[in-house]
Formats: sequence, C-alpha cells, structure tokens
Amino acid sequence: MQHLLREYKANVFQALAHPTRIAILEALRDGELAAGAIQEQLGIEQANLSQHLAILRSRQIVAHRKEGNQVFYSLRNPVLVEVLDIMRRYFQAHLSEARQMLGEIAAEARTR
Amino acid sequence: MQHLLREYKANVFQALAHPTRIAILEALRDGELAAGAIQEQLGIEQANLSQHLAILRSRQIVAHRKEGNQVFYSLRNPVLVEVLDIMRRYFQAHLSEARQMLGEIAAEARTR
DNA sequence: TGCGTATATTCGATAGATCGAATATACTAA
DNA sequence: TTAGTATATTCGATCTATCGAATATACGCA
Repeated sequence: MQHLLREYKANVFQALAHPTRIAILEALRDGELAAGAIQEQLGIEQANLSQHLAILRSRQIVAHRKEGNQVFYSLRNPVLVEVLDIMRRYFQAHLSEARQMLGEIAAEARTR
Repeated sequence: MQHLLREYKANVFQALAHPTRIAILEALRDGELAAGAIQEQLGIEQANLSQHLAILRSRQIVAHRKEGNQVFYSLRNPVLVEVLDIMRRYFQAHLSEARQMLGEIAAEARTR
C-alpha cells in the first residue's frame, strides 16, 4: 500500500510538473472553461493544449463535459489549487534560492 | 514573473514526481538521516539513491551536511511534507478513481 | 448531404529521465 | 602511506515527455 500510494503521488506530481499544465489549473481555479478559452488565455498551439489536457484527464485532475461543439473543463478537486498556493508561499519564502535554482537549471540546460 | 513562478513550481513538482524521491522525503520527515540509512530503509542501489539525492539537492529541497565519512540529509522546508499529507488525503478521497488511474497508466505502459 | 468550427489523436523528431555498472572522491584508521 | 568505508559522478542503454505538423473525429447548421 505504501508503494501504491507513492506511485500515485508521483503520478499526480508528474501531471503538475509542467508550466503549461500549471497555467491550465490556474486558469480553471475560478470555474470551468472551454478548451478554446484556455487556449486563448495561454496562447499556445491547439494540439499542444489538447495533449496537456489529455494528461490532466488521464490523471483524473480535471473533469470535462461536452456542450455542443465545445468541451468544458473544470477542476475535480480544489485541493490541488491549495497545493499550488502552498507552492507560491514556498516560492516566496525561498525567493533567492529559487532564483539560484532556476539559474542553475538554465545553466545546465545551456551546457548540454 | 507569472511565468517564472510556474517554471519554479513545475521544477519542484518534477523533483517530487518519482516514488523513490517521495520515499526519501518521507524518510526524512522525522529528522535528518545519513545517506546510508536512507539507502538501507529504501533498499535501493547506492548509485541510484545518490542520483535521486542529487536531484533533491539541486532543487533546494534537502539540505546536507558532512560529518566525517557520512553525509546527513534533512528537509529544508517541512511544508513539502504537508503537501505530501494533503496528497494522501486526496488519494483517500478518490481511492476508486486512483485505482482506475493507476490501472490505466499500467495498461498504457503495457501496450507500448 | 456537405461545410465550418472545436477538439482530439497520431506521428516523428528531439530532449530529458532513469537505471546499473564502473569509477572517482573524500574521509578514517591502521 | 595503504586499506577500507561512505558517498558522488560519469557513462551508455533504454524509456518517457514534449513539440508542431498533419490528420481524424464530432458537432451544428445550411
């Protein structure tokens, strides 16, 4: 059971581990949105958004309902928004470290 | 700034997105441990643990101090443990969905 | 039916993550 | 110095994620 639970947590974190998917969740925090509206808000390719939404669906993080031509997405559980908020506070508490970390990650990426 | 913040959150989530690293954080929740003690507790290869610890270090999630031969690791900020606890409640609230999700992920993996 | 719009899926290229094996480093003690 | 222990790093193989381009599906309306 321990192992299953960790597997599960890792899967959810993995779903959150992309800036675009975080932006999607933030866009949905105040209520449901059609895929097109999300796309407009984020300014990304249609296919790319759809791929990210598929990941969030497969992890049961968002719900979707069809209405005519459109598909409306919403958060299944607001606790994930709480988690994002905790992360924001965490970020602010560690702002200088965070900058350093992002710098290092960028530097690594450049080196490779 | 929005973008930077999302990048940062994604990086932290990414660091959490592996069962072994979650197990490491759980092992550290009650205080610092030497790398060897963590390895024993998790029962994994030495090199593998060291690689995972390197990731947690680079994301500023754990601190480390050397004492003689050993390196002791500890959590930099217990708020991440809170996040793990929230995830456990989330998991329990969605137990059937979680099973389904894990099943689907396993099925996908098998298909490929 | 056929056309237009909204969304999803597939494909192939590239980049990133993960692992164990081998090796390197750093420290302690004889 | 040498041997032994603890930890870190490098390497190469394999798997996974990401993207845009192309294509498919589903719906509404003429």
